[in-house]
Amino acid sequence: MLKLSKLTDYAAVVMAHIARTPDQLFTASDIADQVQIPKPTVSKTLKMLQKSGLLISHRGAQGGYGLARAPQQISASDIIDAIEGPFGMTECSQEDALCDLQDTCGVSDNWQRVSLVIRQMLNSITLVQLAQTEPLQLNWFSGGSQADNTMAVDSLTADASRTTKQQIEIPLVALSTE
Amino acid sequence: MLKLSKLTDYAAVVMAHIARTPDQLFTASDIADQVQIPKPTVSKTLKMLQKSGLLISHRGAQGGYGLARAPQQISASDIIDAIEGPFGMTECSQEDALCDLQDTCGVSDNWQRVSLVIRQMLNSITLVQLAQTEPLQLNWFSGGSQADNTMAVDSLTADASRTTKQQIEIPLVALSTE
DNA sequence: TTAAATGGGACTAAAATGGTCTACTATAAC
DNA sequence: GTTATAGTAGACCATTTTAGTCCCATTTAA
Repeated sequence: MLKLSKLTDYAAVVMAHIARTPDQLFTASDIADQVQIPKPTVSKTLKMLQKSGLLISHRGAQGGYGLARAPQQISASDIIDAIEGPFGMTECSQEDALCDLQDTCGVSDNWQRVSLVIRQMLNSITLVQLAQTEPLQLNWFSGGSQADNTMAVDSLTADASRTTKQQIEIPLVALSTE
Repeated sequence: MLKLSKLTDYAAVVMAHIARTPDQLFTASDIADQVQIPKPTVSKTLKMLQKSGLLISHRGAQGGYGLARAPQQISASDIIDAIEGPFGMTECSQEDALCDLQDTCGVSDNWQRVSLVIRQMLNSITLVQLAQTEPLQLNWFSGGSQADNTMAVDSLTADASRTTKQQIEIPLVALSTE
């Protein structure tokens, strides 16, 4: 369902937690306590984030993890990539190799375009925004003048049968677990 | 990796194939031959698409599958939903239930916003567009006047440290398999 | 030297995924 | 009516992925 894995979800939570107090080191135990995720799992997540360069680590007593760069410089896609590896909507969205369906498929180029739009969007969302507790405002339009708590989405299609420039109201919704 | 499942990928290929000759019935075998996917798998995919109302079926001799409605009325997200079920970036993006991390998470609302933007985008892409062999033009701006083969992406962030309204060139890339 | 941390894996259990198959039902054509 | 054609339903299995845990080595401050 185009879903993020749980680990990625955790990673976002962890990163947001750290980002709210940058310039401070957190141990895996600290974070585990504070975000209520089992420590081994938090630890695993932190290691992955460190490996991909989003966090720096200090070993030994008084060690811990901290942001490797300013939270404005870290994007949602950075976090996703760190846990899930390179992004792509389909097998063929990755950049190399070839697919046996190449000749008969006929949709791959278009998936790639879609994929890139999504990537670009995720790329433009910073950790600062993710960490915000006030609702994130996504100004889809350049000169957006929407009310708070809403998001406007410019229709992608040039197809006349669909309304363009539609705006949708996005209410806050409750959290859920599987 | 925010990837579509293979079956969804197949579904898109199959739907696109049918959409190129609407008003015609295709048997599972026909399609399997033409798109080079094993018949049992094609069959399974077709059944799912039928169940969710995107295809109609006629049983018996001379039977087959056809589009349930005009290809302009079928969106990318319809196809994804048909195979993968309701969409959501995280567990909590679904609309019901509650998550134990609710208190400490602090990012869920924002993921939901992101998720909805993506959904909206997929919703605005029609089967007609997916089936096009000429490069799909995604006009991110309302008054888009980009050159062919490119896509412009309006940056989502209001964060001054990132350039807004950036445009990216998206080249055609080769297909790949895992 | 010791206690507090991370680093790097291995490991397992559970779930999802992809793919196939079989038996059944509907229908058109003869 | 019989027959061949085609969809329907769902079981089934192998493989992969995911989530989660654990162990032991290494680093470092006190």
